[in-house]
Amino acid sequence: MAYDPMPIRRDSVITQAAQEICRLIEAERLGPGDALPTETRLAQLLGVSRNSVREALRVLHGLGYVEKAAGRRVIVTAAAPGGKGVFDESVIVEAAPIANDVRSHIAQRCAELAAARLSAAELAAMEGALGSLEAAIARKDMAAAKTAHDRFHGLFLAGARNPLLLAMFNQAQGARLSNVSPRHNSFYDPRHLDQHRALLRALRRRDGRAARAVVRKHFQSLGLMLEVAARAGRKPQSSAVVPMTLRAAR
Amino acid sequence: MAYDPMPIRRDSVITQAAQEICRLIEAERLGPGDALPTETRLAQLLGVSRNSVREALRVLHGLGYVEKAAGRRVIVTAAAPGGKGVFDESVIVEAAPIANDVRSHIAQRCAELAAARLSAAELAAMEGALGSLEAAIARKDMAAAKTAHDRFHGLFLAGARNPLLLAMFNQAQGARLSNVSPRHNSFYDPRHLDQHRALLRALRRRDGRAARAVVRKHFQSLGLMLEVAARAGRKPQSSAVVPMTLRAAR
DNA sequence: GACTGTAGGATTGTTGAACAATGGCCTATG
DNA sequence: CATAGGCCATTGTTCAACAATCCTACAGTC
Repeated sequence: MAYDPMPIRRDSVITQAAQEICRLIEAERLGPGDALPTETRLAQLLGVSRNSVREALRVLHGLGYVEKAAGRRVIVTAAAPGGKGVFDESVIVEAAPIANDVRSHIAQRCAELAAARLSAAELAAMEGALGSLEAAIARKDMAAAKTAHDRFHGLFLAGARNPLLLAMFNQAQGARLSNVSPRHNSFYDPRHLDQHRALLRALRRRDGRAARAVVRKHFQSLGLMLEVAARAGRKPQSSAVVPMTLRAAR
Repeated sequence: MAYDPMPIRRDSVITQAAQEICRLIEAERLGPGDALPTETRLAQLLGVSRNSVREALRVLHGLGYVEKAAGRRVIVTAAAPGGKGVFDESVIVEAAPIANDVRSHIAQRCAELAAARLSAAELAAMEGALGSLEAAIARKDMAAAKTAHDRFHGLFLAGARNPLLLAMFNQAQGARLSNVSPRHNSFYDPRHLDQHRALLRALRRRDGRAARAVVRKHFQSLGLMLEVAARAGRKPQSSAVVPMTLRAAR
């Protein structure tokens, strides 16, 4: 069978509904304090089930666009995200350097906290993750490298024992509303690996200042790579998205 | 009827389920790459419907803790947020200064972008919001002041035309997973109001640098207030939460 | 007249079951 | 051995019903 020449990546109903509700907010000029249509009405408008509307609203709630309370209509808390599709490429490129700064800031604080709080077992686990990362790189197993890398980072951030910081970091990590997920795939950069090792050493010494410094440097070099990529005009992997259109009420 | 001496603030089923799943991740020592139990199984374990589990998973997805894909099990992406209940007070207090820095950073960038991109109509709307804010303060109408204040901030951030920055800002604004929502209620601080006016002036002049400077100062003073509050030991409003316990499989 | 409590409607919260869509694995087939 | 197809597990989506909650209006009481 011939390959589908245009493998349309259809966003899930919920994602589309969330974007559509954003557009509705903007189209109706709804601002902070204004109420959205009822869930039932939204379901009719978007032509999806009420459960899907609810999940979409939960996404928007997580993003901080709306406020929910039992028995009351859903309230808009922040201005609607602009007219150009909620999450298109230019938006991501523009936010990337800021996101990097934000991640750096949070990670630095996590470094201080983790230096004081990581248990011996967790440090050992990080050591192990670093080992598998090296091994994976040696045999050029990208998938394993990514897993090991994620595990190391996860242990590090979790070591701060602050889920709020973790959530903020994750949020800045990428737009999870949409299907595009820019991955820099920089696991095999040797400097990168050295920095990880330096971080682990500092954490073992319980030296928060040193750990913080390592993290700062790490994100500086990441930011540099980001700039280079942006200058080269290389865009993150794109996905063709089929827009959902508003349907008339039934 | 006598007042209920202990007005228990019961978190929604979904919120509890989300927390419970976090605890499960930690208890089972699940790390990046590991799969969660199936939705049906989770529903059995937590004693809630599968729809509720799905909404909970969507929250966790929004927070960046798990990854979802049709047909495949839900995958853990980040380490589980620590053992001390997912969102307790100390966590929030600890993250507050960082969150303030993060907000400041993002808002500064938004200031530059908004200075270039705000339309005359939007500037006029901001002017209007500022006017109603003053009026509300004058007649000490807290609710109206909050609405006007939110509207001003919303218009400002939306003026940057970058929903990603907006989402990151909102995320850092507070923990929306839990019911606690620290409000600083500093609308009526005169310095605060002056800063808002200065910001609007800078935006009108399309002076990105000046707008940025105003925003930086604004968040500096906010951070100071935060420190004072923390030193005074004043905690954000707390809510008694009834924990949900894991139930045996049926 | 001001306050209070109560009834009612509107809206969100939660559930259960059913079916569709997707992905992965295994097997038959060339 | 490669591969095409079929099965099964799992997530995606819908529907309909009922519970819980909030707001408002109205009546009653002091």
